[in-house]
Amino acid sequence: MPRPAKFTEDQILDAALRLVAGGGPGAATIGGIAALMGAPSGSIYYRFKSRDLLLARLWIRTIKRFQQGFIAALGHDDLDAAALGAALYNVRWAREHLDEAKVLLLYRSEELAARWPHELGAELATLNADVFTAIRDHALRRYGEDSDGAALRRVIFALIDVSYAAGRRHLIAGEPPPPSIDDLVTETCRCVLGINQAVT
Amino acid sequence: MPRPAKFTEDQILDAALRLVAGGGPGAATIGGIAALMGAPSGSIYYRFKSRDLLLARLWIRTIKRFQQGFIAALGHDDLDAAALGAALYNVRWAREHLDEAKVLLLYRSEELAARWPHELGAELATLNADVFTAIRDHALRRYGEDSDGAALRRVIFALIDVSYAAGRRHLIAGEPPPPSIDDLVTETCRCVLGINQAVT
DNA sequence: TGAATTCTAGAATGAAGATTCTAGAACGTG
DNA sequence: CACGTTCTAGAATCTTCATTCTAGAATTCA
Repeated sequence: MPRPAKFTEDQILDAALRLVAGGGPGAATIGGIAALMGAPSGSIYYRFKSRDLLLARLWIRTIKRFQQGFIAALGHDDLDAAALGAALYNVRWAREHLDEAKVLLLYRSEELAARWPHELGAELATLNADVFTAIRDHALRRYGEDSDGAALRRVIFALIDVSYAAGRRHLIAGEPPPPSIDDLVTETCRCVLGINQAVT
Repeated sequence: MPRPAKFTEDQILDAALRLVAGGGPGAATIGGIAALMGAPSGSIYYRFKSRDLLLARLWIRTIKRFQQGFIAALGHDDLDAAALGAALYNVRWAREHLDEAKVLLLYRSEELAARWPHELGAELATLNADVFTAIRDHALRRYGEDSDGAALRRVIFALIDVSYAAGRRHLIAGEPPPPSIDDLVTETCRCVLGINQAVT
């Protein structure tokens, strides 16, 4: 019944993604997005109420795409394999999704959308809930009750921060993280989580 | 002979620092800086030719303040003490200079100044030269000739990226990095660089 | 084919900020 | 105290974008 869309929501987000990855959030102007697609600016507004909303949706889409694999990796039965798998998943994902990784690693939600749209507040709040739960469960299984939070901090550091740190400078340089950082991440995780060499 | 300045360069940079630390580069508008100091915007332009130049100078001032101690720490005679000292210096510096650490860790030079002023190009290029040299020397002393660069990457990871990763999420939260991350950083450095427990 | 609905086109409008410009004030010196 | 210099004051100007608005085109269905 409806006339088919010439510029879909995902196409617009893809264009915004390229601009953000290339020149930061500031580069993703409505005019810039439209120009990249060969569309008039009005068409962008037909899909997105505002620029903030558009960028917020880009953020959400990107995070969700990333999270799926991470949670899956962390769900491995073997505790150590789960940890190492999750940490390495981060590295591989960044390598295979350069632009999206740039958005996620080089900026933060507040930088993308100046004022996070009210209507997405709830979504933002729960965005990391599943990942957080998965990590907390992992910490619990690994260290038991964690009175002061140090154990949780340690797991977050090993599973997220370390791979983040290892990849960042390469993403800034615009190149995929080199293979050598897989070793660094693996070694670091083993060390921080006390995993011995026997584990795959 | 000259009339004494009411608004000095450093005072202006301090105001800009607070704004950037509080709300990102975008918050440091000329008007905002002026308002924070109770100065008219024209006075800002008397000191700085443009906003980009102002923010670029803030970046340079911040980096230089940070680098001094880092290079000093890395200069320790004992190789292992130098490495651990440098890594921990990062953490301590961030803890004691929250606002400046936010600027350095949460943003990048390109984000601060949209177009890095031409006149500062050379300065930007050599800004990290000393630190880079110090790190490369350290890598050389520790691992000898490094044909494929993996050794250098390893040292950069241990001395910079790891402490960066450990502190970042706390700076985002606006709180000083907790004491527990000193342990994480130390452990990680020891592991990545193959330093055994005997070292202080 | 005609009506209803969904989209695309772009020009017009507005707001936020950077930058410029002209006066005039404040200081140390001779 | 008068002068030359260095600064401060802010109003006025210019740009860059986001956002709005009005027409008009494209499709599907009856």
